[in-house]
Amino acid sequence: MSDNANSVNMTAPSRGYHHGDLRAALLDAGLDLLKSGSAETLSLREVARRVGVSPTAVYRHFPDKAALLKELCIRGALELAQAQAQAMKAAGGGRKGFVATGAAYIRYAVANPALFRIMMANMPPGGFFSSDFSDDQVGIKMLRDNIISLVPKEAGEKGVLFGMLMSWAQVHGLSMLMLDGQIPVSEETIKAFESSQMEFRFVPDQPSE
Amino acid sequence: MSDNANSVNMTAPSRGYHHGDLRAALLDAGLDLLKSGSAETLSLREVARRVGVSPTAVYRHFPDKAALLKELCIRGALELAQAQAQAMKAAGGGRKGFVATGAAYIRYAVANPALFRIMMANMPPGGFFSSDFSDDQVGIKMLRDNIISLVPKEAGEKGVLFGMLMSWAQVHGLSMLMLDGQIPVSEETIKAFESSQMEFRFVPDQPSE
DNA sequence: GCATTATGTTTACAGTGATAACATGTCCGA
DNA sequence: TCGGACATGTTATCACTGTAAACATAATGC
Repeated sequence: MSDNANSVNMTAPSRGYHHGDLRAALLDAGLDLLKSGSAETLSLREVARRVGVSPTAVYRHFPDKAALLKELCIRGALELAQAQAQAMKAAGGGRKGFVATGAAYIRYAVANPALFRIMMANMPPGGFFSSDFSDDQVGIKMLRDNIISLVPKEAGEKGVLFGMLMSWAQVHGLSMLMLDGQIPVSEETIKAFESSQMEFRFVPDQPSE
Repeated sequence: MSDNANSVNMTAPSRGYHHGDLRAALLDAGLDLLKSGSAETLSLREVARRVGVSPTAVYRHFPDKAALLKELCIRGALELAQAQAQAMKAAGGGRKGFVATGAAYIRYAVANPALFRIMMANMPPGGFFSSDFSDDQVGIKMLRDNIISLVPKEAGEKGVLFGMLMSWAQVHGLSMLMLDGQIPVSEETIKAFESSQMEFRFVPDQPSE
């Protein structure tokens, strides 16, 4: 993640070549295409075409398609984390705020289906939990902090991890089922989720009834 | 697996021009490839190749690739439902059995990653909830019955639907996160889920805490 | 027996990701 | 200022994909 940001950031404008800053332009075009519905069928050539450059020019900036997608999914992760943080703040923090971050997750997914898919399929090894990146860890860090503050202390680290897992899986599952058309995409459902009470009781070894 | 005695020989197709039951053979080959790891990159040509037939022969039995995939995902759905039913029985029914069907869902997903993906991405419009098919509705029906028996009666139909949604999303989310490498695929995690207590209290409008 | 139909093959086309060879623009040092 | 060195973009090409059209062969029905 050396340099990216928008093309505005380039501190050395003289470095502009044929295309000013093709790398950023490609990423923008890619994001655009992903947001414009164009589902999993995003192609390198399409991106290049949109920027107005030859197909193989892409390879001067990305070793392969996966590398481009990886950068895109990092951008998406950041955007998602921002949306979640905003939802948290808007809800006034606390348990309510936490649930709001979950709803924001779902809303982001259904609002950006293609990008969300790419994000999940192309996250680097270890995924969100990895510590290779710093910036896109924001979402996970937020989740962790929330769980810590909501889970009973006796649960310990294991309980925290379990809580993170289950709550993430909950919203992720809802998101994916909606994206895949298995359940209807409805704001009503999201609201129902939001207003329902989520409990994280860590009872790993209870015979349960 | 109806294989006629004459093993298809491409170089001397004096006898093997007409394959006994190509449609079934194609489906079997497709399932095989999907189970053999060959991820989302399953191609029509690969399937045809494996059966020993020309690429376009497929189009005598399926209008296009999506049609083939759709059939495969129906098969997968049946298999998954069987696994769940078996888990239910093995656990002795009840709440424990219900949770066992969830664990079976996850285990099936991680055991058949490619097929599971195809299943979710290619389910017919409306998905599992649709009533177009009868057989592959088994899984959903099982889920529904379980939820009905576990959810308080005051919850009503809405509560049942909500319970189905949330519990399905829970296991589906865990499955997908594992498949996408976002969380480690570990039997330990599945067991933790299995032994944790799942509660379905319907509190859609409670101010929470 | 022969025409019809079902099934499989060959050929072909547009699209994809990717590599290699080539062309051009920009920068840096003499 | 000049001239290489390097960064960037292009063209040509390959192997692969899904799919359509035309053709070939086997099974079936009159």
